Amino acid sequence: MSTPVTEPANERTLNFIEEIVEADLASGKHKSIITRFPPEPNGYLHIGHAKSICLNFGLAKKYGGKTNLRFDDTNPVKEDTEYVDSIKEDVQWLGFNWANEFYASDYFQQLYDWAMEMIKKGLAYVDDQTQEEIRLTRGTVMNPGKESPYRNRSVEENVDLFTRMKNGEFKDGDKVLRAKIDMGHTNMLMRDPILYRIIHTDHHRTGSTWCIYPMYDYAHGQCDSIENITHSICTLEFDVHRPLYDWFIEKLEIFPSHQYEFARLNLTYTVMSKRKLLELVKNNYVSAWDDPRMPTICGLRRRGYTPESIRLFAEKVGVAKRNNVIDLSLLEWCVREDLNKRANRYMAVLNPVKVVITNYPEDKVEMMDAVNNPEDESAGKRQLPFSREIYIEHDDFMENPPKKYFRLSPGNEVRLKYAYIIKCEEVIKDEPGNIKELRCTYDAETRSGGSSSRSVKGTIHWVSAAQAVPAEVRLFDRLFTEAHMDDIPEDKDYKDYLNTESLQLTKAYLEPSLKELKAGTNVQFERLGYFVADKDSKPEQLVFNRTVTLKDTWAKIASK
RNA sequence: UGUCUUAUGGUGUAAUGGUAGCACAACAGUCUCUGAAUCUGUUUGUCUAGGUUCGAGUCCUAGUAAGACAACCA
Repeated sequence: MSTPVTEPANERTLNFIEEIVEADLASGKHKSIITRFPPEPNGYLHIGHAKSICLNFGLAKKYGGKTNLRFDDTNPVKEDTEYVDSIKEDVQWLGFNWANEFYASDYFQQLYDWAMEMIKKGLAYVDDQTQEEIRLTRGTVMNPGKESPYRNRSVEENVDLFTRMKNGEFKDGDKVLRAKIDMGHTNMLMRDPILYRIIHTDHHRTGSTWCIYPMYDYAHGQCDSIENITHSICTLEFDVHRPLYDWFIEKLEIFPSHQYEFARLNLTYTVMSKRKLLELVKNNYVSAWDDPRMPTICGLRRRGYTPESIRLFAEKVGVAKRNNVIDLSLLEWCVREDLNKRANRYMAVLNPVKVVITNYPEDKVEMMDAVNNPEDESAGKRQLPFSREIYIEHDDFMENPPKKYFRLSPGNEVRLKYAYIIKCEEVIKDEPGNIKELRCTYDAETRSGGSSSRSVKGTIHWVSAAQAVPAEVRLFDRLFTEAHMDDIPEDKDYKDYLNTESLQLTKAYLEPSLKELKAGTNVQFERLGYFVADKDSKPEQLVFNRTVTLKDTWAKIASK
């Protein structure tokens, strides 16, 4: 269903992770590579995850390796099957196939056995302190922590206690298993990190089998190791976790997976925090996870973004370790770039003004040839009805035009795309002075495709009034009105900056051939932008979402 | 005030001791029956101060700035 994206012609430069991989392959450190995409199933994937997906899967694809999809489901309180399903759907939609579908919970028994091994090696202990006590005795980034009074329990006692933890003899919070490292370590994560906590909550996959659950740090590296992940790629904020990641692997003497960090994606006008996105959904600030304003993969999909455009975007933003904020215009460029080659052109009028062509016969209807896609000849042609009364875009007429206005104005001529050149002879207004109708004449010699050599500066789109199909469109804009979350003042609620108006439906008139368009089909409304037929669209009520506008240089000229 | 990470045009990203390049944005021009796209061109950059070197964006030292870390989240 998806054609290959416009891959960059020459790929001379490698990102730093590709360089590492090439070096590892060249030195024989690894014969082939295995990567993994490890989402926690506690929310929907967004454009930031797309970058990670493209990196992990793209890397394996490029170097002939494979990629696992692994759900990091170590916290039953936050996770749900709903999210598992959506994540799988989104990864596939983006165009990637995983070698294996794994779950951290698949490894609970192995992780437990390893924990026992750690205890027996004297590297882990059961701590009875309360959460509060543990927090207080951890110290601060500036000051070392204090050792737990339970730190030096005997191996036998620890084995007994941990076994009983597993058997459900204790309540949530009564005890935890901790690694015995160094309470004075400059890295807070090395100050006897918690390995297991007691949670008497059913897990979406393991049910009530377990009441102790491993923490991220104890689980992640080992899961990578079990799967022989050669390059474990995560975002920058995990770099302080790497010493711990390595510590477990070293102490357990298991496959040495290695973690590499890259900068996560930030986009202007966009919120990328899963927590905040969840809040937007739960509080109904947006209609759902796939609200077309959402930066989620499913939101972008409903908005008409293509997998190719998102992959192209991931390619363009690059991979580095520097914190970044990408301009939304780059994403929009990627969408236009892709859609420009594949979306058929149609005519639609969003804000109509009626035009009566006074010298055109009353009952005549001509069928005009229209090219579906000038970028793609195989897209073919269609026929458009033309008649005496048409609608044109309100913006395409100005009573008192500025100097460089090329479109319709009194006494001026303009080309109706695929039809005739018309001249505005008269403006008819209602009582308050609003333009009601334009009376024009047409030049019968100038029919599109004919022999006339006359040319005018402006070309506008139109639909025949009698045959026009009414529809509704959503003219989405960006999710936030400010350039970035960071630009929203501290004392303001970010929800006040949400674009809510753009969700509203606007009436439109479409050319008749759009009547049967299937939901999810990308089209370009001539001169208006790229649109997509929404999933709610029905033959009796057509609904379109605007994917992205065409670059509107006229608006810039006009605003000068 | 600790540890770690980072610092190249407006925004991203290359240059691995040897001509600072590419993309987006911006601007100008060219085409065009889409003021789009295409095509051409222009503007704008190595955080600071020292040092090593024939030569430093790159290596060293110091400073500055930004980010991360003190959940029984991931």
